[in-house]
Amino acid sequence: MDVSFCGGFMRRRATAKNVADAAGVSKWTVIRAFTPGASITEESKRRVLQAAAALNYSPNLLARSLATNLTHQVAVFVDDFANPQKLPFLETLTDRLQAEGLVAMLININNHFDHVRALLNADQRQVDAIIMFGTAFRSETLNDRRLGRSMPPMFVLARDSQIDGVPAVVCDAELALKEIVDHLYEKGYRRPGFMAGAPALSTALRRRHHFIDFWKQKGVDETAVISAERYSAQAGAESVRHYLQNTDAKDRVDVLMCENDILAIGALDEIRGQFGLRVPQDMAVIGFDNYELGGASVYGLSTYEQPKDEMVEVVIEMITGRLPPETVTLPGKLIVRNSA
Amino acid sequence: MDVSFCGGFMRRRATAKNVADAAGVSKWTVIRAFTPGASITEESKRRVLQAAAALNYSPNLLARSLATNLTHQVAVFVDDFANPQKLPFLETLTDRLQAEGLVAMLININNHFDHVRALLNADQRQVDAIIMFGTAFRSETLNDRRLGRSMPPMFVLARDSQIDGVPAVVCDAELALKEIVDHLYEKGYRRPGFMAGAPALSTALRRRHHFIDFWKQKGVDETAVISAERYSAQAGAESVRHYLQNTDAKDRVDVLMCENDILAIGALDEIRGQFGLRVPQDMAVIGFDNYELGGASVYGLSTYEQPKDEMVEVVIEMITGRLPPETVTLPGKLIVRNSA
DNA sequence: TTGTATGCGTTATCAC
DNA sequence: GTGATAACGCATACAA
Repeated sequence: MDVSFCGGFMRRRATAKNVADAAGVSKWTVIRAFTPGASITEESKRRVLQAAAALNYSPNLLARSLATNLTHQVAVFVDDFANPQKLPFLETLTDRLQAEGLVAMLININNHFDHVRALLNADQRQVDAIIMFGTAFRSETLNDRRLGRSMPPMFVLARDSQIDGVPAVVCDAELALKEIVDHLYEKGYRRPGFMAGAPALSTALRRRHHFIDFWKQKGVDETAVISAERYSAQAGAESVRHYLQNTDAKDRVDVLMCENDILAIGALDEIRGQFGLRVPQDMAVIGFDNYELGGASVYGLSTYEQPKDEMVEVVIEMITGRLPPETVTLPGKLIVRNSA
Repeated sequence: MDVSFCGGFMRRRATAKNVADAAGVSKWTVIRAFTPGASITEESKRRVLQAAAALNYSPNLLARSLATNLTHQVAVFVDDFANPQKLPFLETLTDRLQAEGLVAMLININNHFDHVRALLNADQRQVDAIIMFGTAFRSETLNDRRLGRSMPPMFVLARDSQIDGVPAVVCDAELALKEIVDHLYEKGYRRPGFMAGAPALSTALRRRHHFIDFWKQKGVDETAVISAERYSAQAGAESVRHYLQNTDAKDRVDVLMCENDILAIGALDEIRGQFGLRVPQDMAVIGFDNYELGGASVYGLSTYEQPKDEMVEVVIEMITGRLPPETVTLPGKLIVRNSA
């Protein structure tokens, strides 16, 4: 046996061959002892397991992957770490993946590591699937000549997919915005505003579109659109500050819908703290995501909650093949507090 | 060549053998074309690369790992997804890992998947290293009989390591608490309180210990300790509510140090919003972590910033072997705003 | 510089 | 039920 010592401990892991020698059987019998449902006598299995325990043997998953063409690894692409809402999603996602014997390779999509490089890398590492978690990517990306024709199955989570054959699992934006606008209308607001983050994102555009559209259906034709630089509290604050400084009080919106809670919290903070306005009396605010802090009493932020657990569940079911890979839209829940 | 069709596209990836056949060389020449610094003629390399591009060939990293005993995968253990501070750390960590050609396997440590299972799994997957990111684990864990004697190198990030041979990279707690106490003393506070989260964690204990200790050095012998159930704004709020309800105004602390910003934000919210007290006049508050929202104007939370980038850098250097695997303690930075 | 043989630790398939 | 042979795709060592 090839043994090198390092710090007094064996460095190499024991292999099936080692266990076989120790148990006095062939290595295939060892494999069988570790294969559920394989045909092997109780006696053999017992001896193998005992020898395995003594040698601290466990199958090398790398070698197994090479032989089976299955790595049980799923790449998870993330490109926006500013939104704290990513964290509970990641928690649920990793937990559910692990329950299925899968593991998440967390891949940071940024300027140094774009979608094409990430796809190439994930493909080279033979992942079983790729989850684009909240990251938008364009169809051109898939047509990049560096990419092979046989990418692993891809899924978009918490964002729309414009790509044919790449299913998405999303919160129903139309239903969400309908519920939000219905609620705001009922509360008596008539001069709506919308704070948008990244303008290029389909999900963002969709929310904005539905927001404006449902107000039109109520006979309110004009919706102010305010844009923020990024998805952060700072950006939300700056954005609303600019708006308030440049808009006469009589012309201002009476309710501001922010694309997510982080923007909303920044905006709320600025509206009350810096401009001394009352929320919701002078200007109401509503967000999206139900980020924990929004529920804190200083904020009391009204918002809309995405069905996180169900969304993750559906992606898992698709990855494991228990559900067909088709776009699924799930209903969320309006959370009414006192900001709107 | 073994080709199966699926949706009109080839399903199997091209192998070195395929490229070799196409280029009219042996597969070892193909390998050489993809091995930096290998001895190969320009002409051969050109032909191989051309054939490889035509076939969309790229080396199978799985097979490479099996042969080299290096997966370029690093397991990252996380057990607390409630602290949003994890996100910027994960962002930096994944970015730096990727820059080194490594990738992070994000592993969720929870009731269903404890440290032993996670270690076993990471080992079976042949990861090159394991980073315990903010997760405490006891030395008994390493002695679990299910674990082999040849675990991958382990590192603890952003938390103390009590384990011999497992280096930690941490923010200098002693220096941090000294700076904090010095600042608070200078501001005139004399009745300190400390809000603690999980009581079992060494990092937590250390912060508390130093806080109490430095006050003693200033001649302030009594530090009230308030404990929160979890690390969340809710828990921080509940904890301080309980304290305020059960403590006469004259007996209350004049400054409350919270173990992290999330607790501090919850506490701040409760102190001002529900009890109508002024911060910092009636009660000052200081946190730890410099979470973005703490800097928002409603909070103006004074806090202490961990040297995130440097900490991650040091872990990376240790993993890549450029730095010896020894515990490193780095200085952070006091951020003074107006809450204390 | 290039080709050959062998090994990495499994799994799949076939004889016994 | 068990052992043997081939294969997974690449890397290393050696020979030509």
